[in-house]
Amino acid sequence: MTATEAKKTIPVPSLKRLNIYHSLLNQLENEQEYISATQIADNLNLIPIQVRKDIAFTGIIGKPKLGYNVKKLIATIETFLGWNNTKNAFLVGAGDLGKAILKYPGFKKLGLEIIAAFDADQEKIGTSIGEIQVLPIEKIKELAIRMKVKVGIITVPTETAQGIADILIEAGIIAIWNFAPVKLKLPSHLIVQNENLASSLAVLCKQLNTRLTHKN
Amino acid sequence: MTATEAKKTIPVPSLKRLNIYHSLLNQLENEQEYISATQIADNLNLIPIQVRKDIAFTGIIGKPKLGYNVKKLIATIETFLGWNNTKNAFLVGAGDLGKAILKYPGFKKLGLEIIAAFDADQEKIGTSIGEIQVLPIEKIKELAIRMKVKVGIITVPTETAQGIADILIEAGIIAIWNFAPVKLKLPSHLIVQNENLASSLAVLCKQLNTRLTHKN
DNA sequence: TAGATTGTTAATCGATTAACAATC
DNA sequence: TAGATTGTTAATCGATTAACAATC
Repeated sequence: MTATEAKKTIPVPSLKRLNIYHSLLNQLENEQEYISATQIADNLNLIPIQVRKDIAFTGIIGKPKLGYNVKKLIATIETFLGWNNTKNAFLVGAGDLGKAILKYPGFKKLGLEIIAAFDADQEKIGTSIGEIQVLPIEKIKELAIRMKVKVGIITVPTETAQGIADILIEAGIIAIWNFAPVKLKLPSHLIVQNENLASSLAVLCKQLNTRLTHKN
Repeated sequence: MTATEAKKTIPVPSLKRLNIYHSLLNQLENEQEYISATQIADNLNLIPIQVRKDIAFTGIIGKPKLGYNVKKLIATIETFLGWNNTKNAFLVGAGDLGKAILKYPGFKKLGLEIIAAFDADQEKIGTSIGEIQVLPIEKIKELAIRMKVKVGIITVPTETAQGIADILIEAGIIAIWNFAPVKLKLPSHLIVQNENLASSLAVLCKQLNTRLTHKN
């Protein structure tokens, strides 16, 4: 790569794999000092070359014959993915899915700290989930601006998702993690990650159906 | 495509989009008789040609100038994705995430009927979530075989996921929808769909970080 | 040193996008 | 008919995989 050439942006699949390598490395951290791309690949049913390519994006330099220093690789991935730089998030929709996300301990390590939850249901408002309070929707804007929150997680029913997205945008949020199975209409500068479980299930069902119907 | 040429299998992204088209069509079903690829694309921020290509995989024949008959397209997608052919499923892990999935009303329409839930926690065993009973893990094998269950949903903590997968395989399950952030070791004939929320979050965080750090 | 492993450039593969004839 | 839209073949783009020199 020359100085004039723009650094190629990492493909999304590579980002996802880097996260997977990270969890594997955490398990192995105390067992070995170095790890090779081949070892990582064997563990995850991937091919070494793909692992090497992915890791190359982080900029770490490996040692021929040895591989990568495990602790250093962990730290490099964390920096590369931006996990040091904690970002505050609001979660909207304190139903079962919202609760599951709030209680999941792993996200804090990934640089995301959910600092408040919101719901429209009067019965839920005022309760706590773990250490997080459930507040009324009306407070989103004021609090998001005051606390400089940049990430919103949408776990409300499909019908209300767009309305909530609009509120979050007004409140200055720039990234949305959306669990409602709708394509949100958002200004182009917004960052969105859609989690459409129905779509994933569709893939599973189709594959299963193909298996059951056709030869095999 | 000639008779000797194998029918190309549909790409996974196309499958996911077909599911998205399906939800859009459901909303429009009573408003219009025909819909064009252009209209679908406009609604979903896609391009018409991609919509046409995806729809072509289902085998439906559209009418030039008019587009596709909405009701017929809905039915065609459902048949193509195998939603008519209901498959029984077991869910293992009745925590918040498991509950969220059990209560989600949409999956039945997608050809998946969760008929029982299992958990290791004595306190949960015997309770009901919606209309579904929570049973002890030990019953999985016997019941799966008796009820010819083919799909297993794993919503247990990461550490126990592989063990549960092993039990499900022994019980004759052939498709696993896995929400634990681990790569399960499975025989090659198993169909798996991994739902790794941490990986998705990693993508979101990286994009946000890039936005915040660099120009823009 | 010999050999394993990295890093990088090139080839392949598959999905997306473009082009255009066929059709109502 | 004229024009919009489908269906299909070709071109492009980007991710994956292969090849191989550089390195410890």
